[in-house]
Amino acid sequence: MEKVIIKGVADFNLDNIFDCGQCFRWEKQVDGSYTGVAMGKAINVDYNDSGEVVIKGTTQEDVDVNWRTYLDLDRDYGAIKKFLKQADPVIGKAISYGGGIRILKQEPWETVVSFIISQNNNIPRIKKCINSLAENFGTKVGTAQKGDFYALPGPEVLAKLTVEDLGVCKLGYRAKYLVSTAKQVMEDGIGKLQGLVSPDVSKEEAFNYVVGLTGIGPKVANCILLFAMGKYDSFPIDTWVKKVMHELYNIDEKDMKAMEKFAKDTFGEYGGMAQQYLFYYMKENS
DNA sequence: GCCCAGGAGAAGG
DNA sequence: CCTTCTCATGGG
Repeated sequence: MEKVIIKGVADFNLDNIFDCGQCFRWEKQVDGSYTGVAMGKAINVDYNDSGEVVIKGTTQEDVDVNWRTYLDLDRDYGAIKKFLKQADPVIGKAISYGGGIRILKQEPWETVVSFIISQNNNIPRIKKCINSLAENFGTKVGTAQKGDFYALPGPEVLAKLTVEDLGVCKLGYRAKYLVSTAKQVMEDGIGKLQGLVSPDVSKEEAFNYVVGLTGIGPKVANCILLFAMGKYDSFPIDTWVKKVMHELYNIDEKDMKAMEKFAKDTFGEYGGMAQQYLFYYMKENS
C-alpha cells in the first residue's frame, strides 16, 4: 500500500483533530495514528516529530486532490491563533490546549447525517450510530484485519429506506429526520447541497437551505457550515459552548443572542476556529 | 429511579 | 415573538 509523506506541517495534532468532536469516523490505532473513512476511501494518517504527515493507503494524486484539502493543510493556523489571542486575552489557554486542531473539510452529506444524529446525544453513541448506518446500509471501501470499512450511505439510499429499516441502527427519533432529509435532498438534487461549499455562496444562503431540512436547527446548521461548507465564521452553540461562554466570558447561559454577538464581534471571520478551541477545551476539562 | 448527551419540532402562551 | 414539553437510546 502506497505511503505519501507531506513535509513541513505545523500546528497539527492528531488527537486534537480527530477527538475534538468535529468528526466521528476516525479510530486511534495502537501506534497513535488514526484510521478512518472519508471521501469514499479508507486511509491511515500519522504525524511525527519532524513535522511530517504520513498517509497510508493513498496515492500522491489523491493527496493533492483530496487529503490536503480535507486536512486543511494549506491554511496558516499559526496566524489564526495569533489573531484570536490578540482579539481575546481569555482564549489563550484553550488554544494552548488544542493548538493542533485543524477544521476538517468534510463531505456535505456525511456532515448532514452525522450532525442530525448528534442532537441530544453523546459522542460515543453518535459514533456507534454512524458506524452502524455505514455497516448496514453503506458500501465497502476497504478491508483490514479488524474488519471491513464502509462509507456512509448517500441520500439516494436513505431516501428509499423506512424508519423501520433503520431500527437496527438505534437512531431513536432521529431516524425519521434522516429519511425525510434524504428525500428532500434528492428532490432538490444533491448538487444543491454540494454547491453550498462554493465560496460564492454566502453563509446566510447556505444556512437558510440546510436549516430548512428536517431535523436541522440552528446549531446543527452551523456545524454543517463550519465542518463541510468552509464558512469559518460559523459559531455553533451547544451545551458545552453555553457553559464555556458563561464560565469564561460571564454571558448568561440562555442568552444565545448575546453569545452570537460576542463571537461575531470578538472572533470575526475565525469564529469557527475559536468555537472549536473553546469547545474542545471545555469538554476535555470538565 | 434520576439526569445528561455537540437539539429540534410542536404546542401553548 | 417567547417558553415549555416531548422525542429514543444508552451511560453514569
